Amino acid sequence: MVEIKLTNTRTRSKEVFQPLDAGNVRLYLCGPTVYDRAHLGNARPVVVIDVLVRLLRHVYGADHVTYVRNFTDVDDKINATALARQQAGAPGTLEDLIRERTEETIGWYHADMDALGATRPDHEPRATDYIAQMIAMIQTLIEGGHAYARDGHVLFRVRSYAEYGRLSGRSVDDMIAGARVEVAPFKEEPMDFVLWKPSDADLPGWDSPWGRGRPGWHIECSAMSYELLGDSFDIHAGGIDLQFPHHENEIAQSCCAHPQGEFARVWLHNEMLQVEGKKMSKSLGNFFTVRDLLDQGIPGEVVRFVLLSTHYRKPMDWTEEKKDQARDVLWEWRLITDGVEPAPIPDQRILAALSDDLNTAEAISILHRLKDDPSQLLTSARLLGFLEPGMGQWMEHDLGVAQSMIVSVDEVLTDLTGRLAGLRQLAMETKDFSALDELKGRIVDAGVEVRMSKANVELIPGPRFDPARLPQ
RNA sequence: GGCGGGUUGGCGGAGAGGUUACGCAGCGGAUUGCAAAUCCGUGAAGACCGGUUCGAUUCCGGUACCCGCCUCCA
Repeated sequence: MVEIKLTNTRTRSKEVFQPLDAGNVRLYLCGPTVYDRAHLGNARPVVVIDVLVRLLRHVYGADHVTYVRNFTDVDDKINATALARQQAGAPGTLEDLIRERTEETIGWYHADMDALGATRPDHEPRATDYIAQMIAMIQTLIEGGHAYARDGHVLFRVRSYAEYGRLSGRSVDDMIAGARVEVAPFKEEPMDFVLWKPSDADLPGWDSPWGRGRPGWHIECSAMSYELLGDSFDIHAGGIDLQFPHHENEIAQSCCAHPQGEFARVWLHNEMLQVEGKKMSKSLGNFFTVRDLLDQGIPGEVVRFVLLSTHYRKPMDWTEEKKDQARDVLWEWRLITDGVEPAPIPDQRILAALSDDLNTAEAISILHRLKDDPSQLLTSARLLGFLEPGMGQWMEHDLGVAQSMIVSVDEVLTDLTGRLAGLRQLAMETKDFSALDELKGRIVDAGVEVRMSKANVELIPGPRFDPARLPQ
């Protein structure tokens, strides 16, 4: 069996991965809060973990991996949107409007992640379907002395969990010392965090022992991972920015509520995506969604390639140049492998690279070296989610456009071919090639490859063919 | 202030204590009227300062700069 190594943030070291149950490898990825389109940064963990899931399925068997990714569909940003719609006269209860908004966003999310070739998880639990389980978990925490109710709020008592801060390497005392946040009156300690908070009539709420309210952030992941994966599971993943407080709080909640379990054994955190060296954020104005890129005509497969061309634990810069290079590479690979029968098993070096802490950049470099063996290239590339049959529409589309244009402008192309041949004949005699070069240059500028062999002249539209730019 | 990550050739980006990363671009050659495409070949690196070592870009310590988290955020 292939030995997989992963960098475990919890231990800060690269470890050999040993599943609790090789018959059912279980992993959980923190999914989106569904209030808006996913931005490119949201896509990075999804694509990285997709590769991990493909690897695990390859190694342990397709049916021996359980992949869970949640939808957090209770959140104040969602509430704000719904409330605004209601005030604008939208019919239905606030709950209806929230459901509408989250349904819509989940649909977008699916479409966008599908476009990146990310396999859907086995389970996509929604927080609002697990309110009862969250309430039960909170009650357990109160009974165990790990949480307390005050003024309709329930708070986690950070001092009750000695390990608090271990994942992120912080101490409660240091954090309190460095904190300048105002302390809510209902908190025993500044670092205590909300498990449950009250909802007034303008906010969605559920009945609970502490009155009508809604869950705080963090508890949904603890409740849903417990329900679907048990009190101990293999891998928990997400962006490094979730390490604190989200994952720290998850650990505290889960380990205190289910002390018999160890919660997640391996923690994987991907580094941030940057744009022009800065974190992508709305305030910096360098924010864009996956859909923005797709709408610009950038194929999802190309976005995927760029995301995987940098190791997941390093910051990654999104640039136009990388995007163009990725497109060219994928175009070439698709041409090479067109109609080729895939090899039975992927190249072992690809497997080795991915098994070494998901070194997708190394794996891509090995793919380059497989160009002489298209069959092997195809199978190996598919382990990373490239060259999948369903992901090639962009190229078929581009080729199709080119083809149809060729048909529609067939006369023009034929004419151009003839003119080129004639001009060349003339040029060969007069030794004046300027007219020929000028015409050829304009055809090349339109994205057409000009092949002038001794025997004939061929015009072959390439990936950037633009018939509108053809000379008349 | 606390915690964490980064700094590799023109650009992107990996591994490995000593041997070619790889891709793009460049350069030389074959081919071509010239190109394109293809093929062959090739130069170029590891922020800075120390330490360990026979030998470090690779390990250790420090410095500088960049980025992130500590507040909603992948």
